[in-house]
Amino acid sequence: MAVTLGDVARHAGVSLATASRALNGSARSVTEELSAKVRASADALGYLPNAPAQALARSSGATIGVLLHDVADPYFGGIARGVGDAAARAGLLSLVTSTDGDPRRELEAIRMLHAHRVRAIVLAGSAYNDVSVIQELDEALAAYQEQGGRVAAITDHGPLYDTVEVANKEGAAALTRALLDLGHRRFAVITGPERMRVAEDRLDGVLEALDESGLTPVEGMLQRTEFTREGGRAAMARIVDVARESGTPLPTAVIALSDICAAGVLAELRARDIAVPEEISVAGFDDIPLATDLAPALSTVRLPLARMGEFAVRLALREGGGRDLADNSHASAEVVLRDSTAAPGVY
Amino acid sequence: MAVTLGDVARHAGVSLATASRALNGSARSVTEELSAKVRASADALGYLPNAPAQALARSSGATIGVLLHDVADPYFGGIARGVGDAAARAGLLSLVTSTDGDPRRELEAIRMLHAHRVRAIVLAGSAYNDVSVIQELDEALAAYQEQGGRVAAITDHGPLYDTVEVANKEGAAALTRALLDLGHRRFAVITGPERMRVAEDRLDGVLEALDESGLTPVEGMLQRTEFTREGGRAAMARIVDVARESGTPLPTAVIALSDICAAGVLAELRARDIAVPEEISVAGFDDIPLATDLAPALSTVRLPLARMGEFAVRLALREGGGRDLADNSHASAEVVLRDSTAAPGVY
DNA sequence: CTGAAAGCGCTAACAT
DNA sequence: ATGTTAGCGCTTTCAG
Repeated sequence: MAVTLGDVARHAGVSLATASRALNGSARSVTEELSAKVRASADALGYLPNAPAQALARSSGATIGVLLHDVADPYFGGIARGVGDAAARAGLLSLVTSTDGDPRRELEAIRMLHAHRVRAIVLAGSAYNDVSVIQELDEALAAYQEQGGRVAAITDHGPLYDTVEVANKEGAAALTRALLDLGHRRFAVITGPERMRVAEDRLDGVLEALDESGLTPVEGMLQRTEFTREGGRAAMARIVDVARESGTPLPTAVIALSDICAAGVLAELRARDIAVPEEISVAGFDDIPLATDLAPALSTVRLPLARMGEFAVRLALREGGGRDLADNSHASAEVVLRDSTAAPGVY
Repeated sequence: MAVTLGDVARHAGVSLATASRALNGSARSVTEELSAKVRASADALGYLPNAPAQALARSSGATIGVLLHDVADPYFGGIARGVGDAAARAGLLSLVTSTDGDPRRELEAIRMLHAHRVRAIVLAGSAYNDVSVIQELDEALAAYQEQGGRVAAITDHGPLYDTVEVANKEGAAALTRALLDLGHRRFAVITGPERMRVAEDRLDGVLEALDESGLTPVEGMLQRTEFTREGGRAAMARIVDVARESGTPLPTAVIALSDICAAGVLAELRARDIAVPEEISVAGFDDIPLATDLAPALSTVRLPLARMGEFAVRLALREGGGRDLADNSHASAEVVLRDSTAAPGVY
């Protein structure tokens, strides 16, 4: 049915091997003359290589896999875009799997990607802090690597993988200091679930910066939740409720360690008629595309999402595979102050 | 290196064929006893099927491809998520390609997906109105279909494909009528590029509804631009400038036929200190996740993005492949009025 | 530089 | 019900 390399070879009057070399072979060992003839036959017949067959023969596919929580989430969407672009540049297609951060599904996804013999796997989700979970994932990835697979991680997933180091902690600390400089002293912070390393890293940055100024978040002013809009909303509600019940004054600044969460925070504050930034300053993290369009424009920490994805692919595809730590890419995090933050009490 | 089916068969003391049937075969023709033995051996050895080999042997891969403009765009991200979920449910992985709406790249992507022998291709981007472009794409897809590939389109891409029909026109008309009902009479509309069918469909809906009320947009009050934030911003700027230069009053309602555009519109209006909805009402289209968090909360038309992606996969994977028109899915569009729209002149 | 032939790992007739 | 065996389309030694 389909046109095969054999058809092309016959049409061009050359052997299968020559046709293969002319079209897809890496080694330059075909006369330009024959090569041209083959190429001509190829598109005269509308030849399209059979990728699975190539993958089988070379025992390495022309795809790269991406593991992430949710493509529809702007953070991951940005990364997926970068991975896809870099993959395309390398002539590869990208296989993306949304796991909702469920380790079981991640494990399953890794196995599938492995089965598909993807050239590399990009770990875009957060690493976990739960040892038993890590172990299973590491084992699956180790099996994959043993068979020649490359894996690159975005944010630290341990020393076994090439990693695009993201300045999560530093960024969070810088953001916190910016708020401190504005004069804030009463903070609330909303972070992700304890099991997510990224969330903990960011939190560490905040706490460290706070500590430098001799501050510690009061009981109830540190909330953990999923990195979702709804999670952020609920966390903000809890913060207000806790403050009111205990008769404590509201914090003057709340740091949500994800822009999506921050969107929820803003929504909750609006619903409660608490003015931002007049009564409470709000900051997020990631600088997703619409951060600047929120009400008010969200102060946040900018991460080069697409670039991170591209870096990861570059790391994974790099020749040799020598994994010197020095080769790890580094993604910077830049504080972007917009309208959702202001000095406390100026109004 | 890798554990193969042969290894499993040997370990279990059965033939290759039996092992194959026990593990991946569809036909129930293996004793439960042997089958169990094979499965035991399989995971004792850590067997993972070689997907490319399976694809080659069955001449059909375990992947489905998605063609879209940009995964990082919330509209497409939502669709990609739906496609990925539905694919996963069918045991497939999804290959996503961002083409930025460039026909050349789409063509290239189709060829690659075809080469990878994906089980189905989901056309998530808009169809084009340019015949010469359509033809090339249709040819590439026809070649793919001839070799057993299935294709499903989201929004109308012609009668050659299964399609998830999206109520773009109807939704746009309904939205317009809602604005009309609010009392608006001076409209501006920002749509996408002429070459995109989706943009034209939505525009048709608006114009039709306007026409029902005896209205037609004045010169300059109909702007075409890319469906991007920046495009929306620039278009809004032009609208204001045109109005001022010609001494015409500003429109009281502007309809941006994409939420992303609408975000840009809101930004421009804010920059010019034009109050929304007091001076101008603004509405978008799609209801992307953050639409409700814009300033002010954006009135729009809700599309079930993820569902659309799922439908497309279901259509494409459906047995038989009989493409009665009656089988096409239909995605409804629901008007959602939020704070960015109000009756004109009430302030 | 080119061709012949042996697989890559699996499925699917075709026997038995 | 299970085993044998011939491919699937391509890459890649190995000869020539």
